Amino acid sequence: MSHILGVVKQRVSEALVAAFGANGQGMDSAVTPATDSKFGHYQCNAAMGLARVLKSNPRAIATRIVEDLKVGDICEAPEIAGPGFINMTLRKDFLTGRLRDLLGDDRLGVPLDGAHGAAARVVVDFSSPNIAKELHVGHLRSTIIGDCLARVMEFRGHETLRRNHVGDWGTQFGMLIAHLKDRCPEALTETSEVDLGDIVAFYKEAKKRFDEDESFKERARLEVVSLQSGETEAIRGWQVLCDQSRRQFQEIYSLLDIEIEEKGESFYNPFIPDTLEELEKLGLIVESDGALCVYPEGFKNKDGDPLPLIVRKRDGGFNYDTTDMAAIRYRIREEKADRIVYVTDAGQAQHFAMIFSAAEKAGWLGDVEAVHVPFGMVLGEDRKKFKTRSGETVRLRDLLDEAVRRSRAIVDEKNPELDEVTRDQVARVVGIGAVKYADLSQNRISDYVFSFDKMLALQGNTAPYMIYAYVRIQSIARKVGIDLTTLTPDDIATLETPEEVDLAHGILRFPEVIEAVERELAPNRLTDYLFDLSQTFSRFYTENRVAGDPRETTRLALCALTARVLRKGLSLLGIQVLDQM
RNA sequence: GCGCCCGUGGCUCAAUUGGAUAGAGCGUCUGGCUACGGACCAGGAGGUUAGGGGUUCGAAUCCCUUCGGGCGUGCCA
Repeated sequence: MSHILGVVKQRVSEALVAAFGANGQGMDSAVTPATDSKFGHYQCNAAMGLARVLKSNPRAIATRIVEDLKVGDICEAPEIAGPGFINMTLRKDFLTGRLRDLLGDDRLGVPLDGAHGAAARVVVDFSSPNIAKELHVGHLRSTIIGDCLARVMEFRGHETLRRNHVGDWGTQFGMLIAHLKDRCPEALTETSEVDLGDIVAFYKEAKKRFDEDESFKERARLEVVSLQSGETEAIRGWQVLCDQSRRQFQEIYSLLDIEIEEKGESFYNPFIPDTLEELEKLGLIVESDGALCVYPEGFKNKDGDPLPLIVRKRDGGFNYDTTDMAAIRYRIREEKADRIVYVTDAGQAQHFAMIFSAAEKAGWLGDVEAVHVPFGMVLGEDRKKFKTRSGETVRLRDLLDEAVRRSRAIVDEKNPELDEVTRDQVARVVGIGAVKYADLSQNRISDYVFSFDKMLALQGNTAPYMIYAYVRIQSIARKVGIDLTTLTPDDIATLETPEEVDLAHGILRFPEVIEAVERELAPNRLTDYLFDLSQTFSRFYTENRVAGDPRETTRLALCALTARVLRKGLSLLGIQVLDQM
C-alpha cells in the first residue's frame, strides 16, 4: 500500500489527465505536504505552473482540476486558495482506517522498495579510518551518516554492503614495520597474539624516528619494498599492525552500535593490474612526467591544464586514484552493485567526480548509480576545525566518553532513585544518542559546530527530547498496566480532538519521510520529522488524558503507534530508546 | 587565478528542491503543576534570507555581479 502522499499524488495525476487529456499526461502532480497546517494536510501547486503552458487563469485551472479530482474517500472537499493552491484536509475516518492498518503492520506502512528492482544491491562506503592511526572527530560524520543511510537502505529491503575502506596500505607501513622489528620482534614470529598497547603512540614513535634518523629512514624505505613484494616477515608485521588497529576500531564501533565490514585499500591490490590493463586497452591511459594518467573531461588544474587521475606514480607505486578506480570496478563487476554510495567529506567532491567520470568513460558504470554523499567539517565553537585546547585532534573515544560522562551527571541529578546499572545504561544511550542526533540533524553539506552543551541540552531538537517522549509513553503503559503490543485494530474507535487528529497524521507520515530520506540521502529529513512527531505527541499528552479517560483505548493505540514510530525512526538513526530515564 | 561549497533573528540550524505571511530550538520576557514523568506545555518580542541587478504569477532557493568565509586545484587520503 502506498503512503498517503503517494495516493494523493496519484489522484491528482488522474485528475490532470481527466481535465487536460494528453496535455495532463506525465505532468507533475506538484503535491506536497501543506506548508502550514492551517492549509490542511496536503497541497497541490500544479495550477500555477499549468497556467503558463495553457495560457489561462490559474484559479480557473485549479477549478477544473478540482472538478475532476476524485478524493472524496480520503479528503474533505478540496479548497482553492491564493493564486491557485488546492488545499486538501484528510478525513478523520480515512485516518482512522489507516491507523487500524498500521496496528497490524510491523513495517509501519513503509513498503519494500521496488524502484531499483526487487533485490537492489547497495554498497555504502563510510568511516574509513587509517590503520595505525585513530578514529578521530574527522571520522565522526562519515561513520554516523554512513551507518544511518545503510540502516535506511536495509529497512527498505536493499541488500546493503557496509564497507570500511580503511587506509591499510602505503608508504607509512615501512617505518611502522621497521619500528616493530626493533621494539617488538616477537610479534613477527608465528606464535601468540601480541599487544602493542596504544597503537597511536606507537605510530608517533615510529614517525619521530623516521623524521630524525636517516638510517632508520632508509630501513623504512626498504621495508616498503619488502612489503610490496610480499616478503613473509614484512607481511606478518603489517598484519600485526592491522590487527591491533582493528581491535581499537572495533571498540569504538561497538560503543557506537555500528556494524561495518572491512575491505581496505590492500584488498584491491590484486585487481590493480587488470584494472590498469583494461584502461590501457581502452586507450584511456596517457603517460605524463613518468606517471600513468587518466584524463576525465572538464577538470582543470591551477594552470588551466587538464587535471589527471594518476593511476600509477612515477616511481611505479599506486595511490588512492588507483585504489578507487580498482574498487569501483570491483564493486560493479564482482559485487554487482546497483548503487554505490561514498560518504566522505565535501573536500573530496572533485576526486569522486573524476573517478565517476573515468569509470563512465571506461564503460564500467552503465546503469549503476555511483554517488558521492558529501558533508561539511566539524568545527569548534571558534568556528575553526575542531581541536582540543592544546591543538590536538580530538579522539572519538574521548569525545564519546565525555558525552556519556556528561549525560551520566544529568541522570544522577534528575533521577537519583534509579539504580547504578540503569543510570549507566541511560547515560550511555542518551550520551551516544545525543552525539549522533546532533550530527544527523544538521544539513549534511554545511559545516557544523560541535557543542556538548547543545547536544546534551534536555530540550529542543535533541536526542534526549525524543527519548523522553518515548519514555513517557512507556510510563503511561505501566500506569495503565497494559502491554502496548497487544492492541489490535479494533481498539481504535474514532478520532475526536484536534490533538488526536494531528498525532494520527503525524504517525501516518512516516513512510513518506523514509522515502524522502532514501531519495535525498538526507538523514536530517528524518530527524526533523521525529522532532515534529515528538512535539505533536507532547501537545497530545498535555491536552488529552489517556489513563482513566473514556477514550483511553483509542488513545493508548495512538501512544503505541507513536512509540513504535519513534523507536523505529530512532533506530534508523542508530539511536536506541529507553523505558525509563 | 580557476573550480566547487557556503553566507538565513543575539546564538545554533530548518525550509519537502521555484509556492502562500521564511519556520524551529537555545537565550530572553509572560503564563500553566489536584505530576498518566515539568528532561513538559501555551504565548510574546526578535528577519530587507550578506549587498545589488535579473528571470516569473511567485525567489532564501534559478541566472549575472560585488563582498565575505571554507575546501580543492598531478604523483597524501
